[in-house]
Amino acid sequence: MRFEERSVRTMERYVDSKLYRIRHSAAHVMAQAVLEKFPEAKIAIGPPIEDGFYYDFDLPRPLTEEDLAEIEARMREIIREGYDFTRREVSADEARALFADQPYKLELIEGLDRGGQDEYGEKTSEPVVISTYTQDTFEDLCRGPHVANTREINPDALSITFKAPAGAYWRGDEHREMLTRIYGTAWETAEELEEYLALLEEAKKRDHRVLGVKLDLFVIDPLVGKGLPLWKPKGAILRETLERFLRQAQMERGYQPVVTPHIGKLDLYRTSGHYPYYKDSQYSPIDVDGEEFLLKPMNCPHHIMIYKSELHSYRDLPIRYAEFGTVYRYEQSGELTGLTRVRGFTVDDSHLFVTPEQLLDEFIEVVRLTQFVFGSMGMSDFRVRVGTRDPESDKYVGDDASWEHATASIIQACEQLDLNYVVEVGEAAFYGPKLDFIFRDVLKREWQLGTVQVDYNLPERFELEYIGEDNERHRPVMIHRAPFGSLERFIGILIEHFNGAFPAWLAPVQAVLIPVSDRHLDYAREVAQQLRAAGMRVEVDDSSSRMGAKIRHQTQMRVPWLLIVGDRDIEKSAVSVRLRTGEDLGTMGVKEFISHATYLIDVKSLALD
RNA sequence: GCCACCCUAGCUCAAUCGGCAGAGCAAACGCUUCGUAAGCGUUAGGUUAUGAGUUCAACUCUCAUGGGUGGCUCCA
Repeated sequence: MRFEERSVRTMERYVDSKLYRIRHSAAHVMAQAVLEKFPEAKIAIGPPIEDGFYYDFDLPRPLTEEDLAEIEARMREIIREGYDFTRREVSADEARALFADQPYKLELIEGLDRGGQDEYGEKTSEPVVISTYTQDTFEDLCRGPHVANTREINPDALSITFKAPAGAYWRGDEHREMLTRIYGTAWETAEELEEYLALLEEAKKRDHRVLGVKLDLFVIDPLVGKGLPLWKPKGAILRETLERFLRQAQMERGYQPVVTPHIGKLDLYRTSGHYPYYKDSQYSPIDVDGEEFLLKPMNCPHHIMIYKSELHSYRDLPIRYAEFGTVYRYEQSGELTGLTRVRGFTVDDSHLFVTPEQLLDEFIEVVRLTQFVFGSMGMSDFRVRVGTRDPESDKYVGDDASWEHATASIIQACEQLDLNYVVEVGEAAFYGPKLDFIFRDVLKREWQLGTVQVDYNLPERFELEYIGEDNERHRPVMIHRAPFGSLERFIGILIEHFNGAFPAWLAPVQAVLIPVSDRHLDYAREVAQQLRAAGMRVEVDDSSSRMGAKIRHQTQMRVPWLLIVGDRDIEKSAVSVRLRTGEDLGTMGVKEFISHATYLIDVKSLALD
């Protein structure tokens, strides 16, 4: 079952669940405690969320840890005192009077009263009843639902100190006030809370930024620049292995490699529309002999110029140009994170030029390739999103008809592929709608990896053509696609997905030879040479530590196969095989091990035995 | 970019109230030569992120800059 299906189902149950009411009620109790401590505070909204709840406040000063502890203690008191939650419906005017000194609530009331907006500022078609919930001295504008009494919240299964207070814009708008968001988590039992906190701790250890350093995969050095990762040898091998894998898959599917430079004239991007539509995410132009150049933010214009360099017949199509193209985008400093959000990254890019008749089939093939890529890694925890244009925004190029066409094709393909997709307005690329594969990292943040986009607009802007069967000129349609999305982000997610324990075909070091004592080193080196000759990535641990320490170290480095060699093994031209899981496969002849290991590598097995 | 917090040896972290900067791991060297998750010893390693300021005295207090973390906004 896909992540998507699971989450939709659990979300449906969630709003009706007791846990949801507990968390919603805990948010109200928190607001009461905060208002008691800061009577001048302004309150915004406080909904339940996955794993907890939050409430946004406009506070007179920043919060300290002591403040949070105090608020949390007061919450427990309120809970134990046992107040009923009582609901009442009020008219808009009554509500305005009740919340006269709460500007954010007044704004919400306006939305409710005017209609078309619910409590959270979301659009709604339902007529809205204004209601409030009261516990003890605190009355909040709220549609509920809540528990009947504060005693239903377990004071020992509650925490608001587990996460630092955070900034959040009022109504998610960066031009509005910056509020202070306090996150809380609440469960039915203390055990569940403990389990949850333990899980968070575990997740931190899986963080690709932590593992990336530990496993020597990459570094990010401020002197080079933030958001500009440097790949160390082991990370580079992982990267190259992934590239080789996809190149092979693409070759089998009729893709052709192309190679293009990292900069291009500003006029190229004026033609494509990247400039000005994509201007905010680009670096300033570079002056070269009086002409302006841009670091490329996308590969499409370069690939388009290759298409345009000759006249194409319908017989040539589909044309599929592929390149691991490195692009540079300006990202605001606060949103850079490890490998998942960087300023220079490599897209496993391809642009397909197809006839309108070929579009659907090609699109489906591309989605299948993407599914194949994820399947090869055992990655199934993703959701599929159709990103469409926001008709009210002006950051898109092209006319309505081509957008409708493109969107319809994507939906049709999804239906035909029986994909469990969700349509999200405003998530399109500036030149066309897209189908995205979205994963979550260990901290549950969502990241778009694979993407497939349909584009009628760039062919128009560049006046692309092919000669049809009728000997007339026709306009091709473009598909932009990247199964990985970007190597950087993909590897970041991959590290967390495998907790650093990559399947053998991806592991930077596939086997390490561990001599029982130094006098077995020569044999170890000899065996290592044989494994290398068979195409394996092998190291010999000739450090000065003892065997036990080497086993421990190499296990922590997640090397798939530890090959221990001593007198007994030399005698039989063998190795003693131990897996990084701790499992002992016993003694195997060197040749036997090679055929065993290379087989598992060849078939890209996820298992080691 | 915005709000908050953080920055001490390569890594993880100590250092009472403002009073001589310390440990483990890693590294180098030496001893040990060992059969499935840490053998022993020695040495080296620091302008406490950077720059100003307050003070008799700053890792500690203030300000600025850089970098990081958690959110928000924005995105592959």
